Parts: sequence; C-alpha cells; structure tokens
Amino acid sequence: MSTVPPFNPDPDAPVYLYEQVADHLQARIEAGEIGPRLPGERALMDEYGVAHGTIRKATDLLRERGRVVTLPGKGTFVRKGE
Amino acid sequence: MSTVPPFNPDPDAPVYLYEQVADHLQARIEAGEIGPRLPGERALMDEYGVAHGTIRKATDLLRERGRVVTLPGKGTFVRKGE
DNA sequence: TTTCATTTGTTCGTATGTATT
DNA sequence: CAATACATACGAACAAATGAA
Repeated sequence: MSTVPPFNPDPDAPVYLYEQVADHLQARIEAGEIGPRLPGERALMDEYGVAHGTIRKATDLLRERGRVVTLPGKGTFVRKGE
Repeated sequence: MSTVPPFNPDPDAPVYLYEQVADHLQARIEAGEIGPRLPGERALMDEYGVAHGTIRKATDLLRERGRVVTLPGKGTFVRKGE
C-alpha cells in the first residue's frame, strides 16, 4: 500500500493542468485513497490549489475515461469494476 | 558551453527567413539556452524582429522536425529525448 | 411545508497563449 | 501587420439539484 506522491504540477510540462490533476486523481483512485465518493469540487479546489473550471475539466476527463460517474447535486463517484 | 551567436539573418541566403529563425531557435534549444518552454510568439517576434507569421512558420518547422510540441492555450515546449 | 447546507452546473470578466483571417 | 477567434486558467458570483432538519 504505497501512497500517491503529492500533487506537483509542472507549469512547463507539455500537459494541460487539468490533465495533470485528472492523472493525479486517477492514481489516488486506483490506490484506493479516495472513494467511493470523491471530495466535492470546492474541496478539490483547495486540495489542488486550482480553479473551479480546472477541477471540472479534470473530472470531465475522468468521466470520459469511465472512471467516475457524477450526479448533479449529489456528487462524483468512483465507478466500480476493472 | 559556448553561447549561440546572435541572430543574423542573411537576406541574400537561399534560405527562407522563417527557416533561419527555426535554425537559430533549434541551436539555442540544443545549447540549453531556452526551454522547457519557449517564449510566447509575441516575445519571439520582438526578439527576432520578425512578423507573427514568420515565427509561426519557424515553430511549425521545429514541430515537423520533432523538436517541440505545442499545446494551444498553454505554449510551445521543447520535446525531451534525443 | 419551508429552510438550510452541500454539491454540481453555469456564466462573466481578465489574462495569456496559440490559431486564423 | 492588425484584428479576430479559440483554448486554458484564474476568480467570483449565481443557479439548480439533492438531502436533511
């Protein structure tokens, strides 16, 4: 059970910030660190130190990847299964 | 560690200006003078004293050569590796 | 019922950067 | 060369859905 290293965004990396956030969240999910419900968008904003839109794009990406499902007004949840 | 000589475009050379700019940028990249993120297009316009389109063609060339990767809205980045 | 807190969803304005005309 | 469009990212505010008191 190794923990996921802290989020360390690289502004000079050829990768969008929201994608870096999504990758980090996915790593935490697969490490079992978060779930079945993800922290709220505002909590994630604080955790990652990024703006609302960036968190939304990150979770959009995870949803496109099929890792999470989100219910408006309820939350974003880790999708079970492989 | 020698620095790259200043940009000195030769109007009489049988080489397009944007190619001369690209070659100079590539030399600076390989000399480690710039990167991992290239200056913005407007900054490069000022540095080289050329028009926007010339800078764009130069970076297009670098991209075709596989030396840089560009992400719209984020920037143009030196590609790591050989 | 209404009220309240929480959470997702949307929009506006500003800044920076690339892309297009 | 200039102007415009598009995309990321930030900050702020507000709306809408949910659930519990």
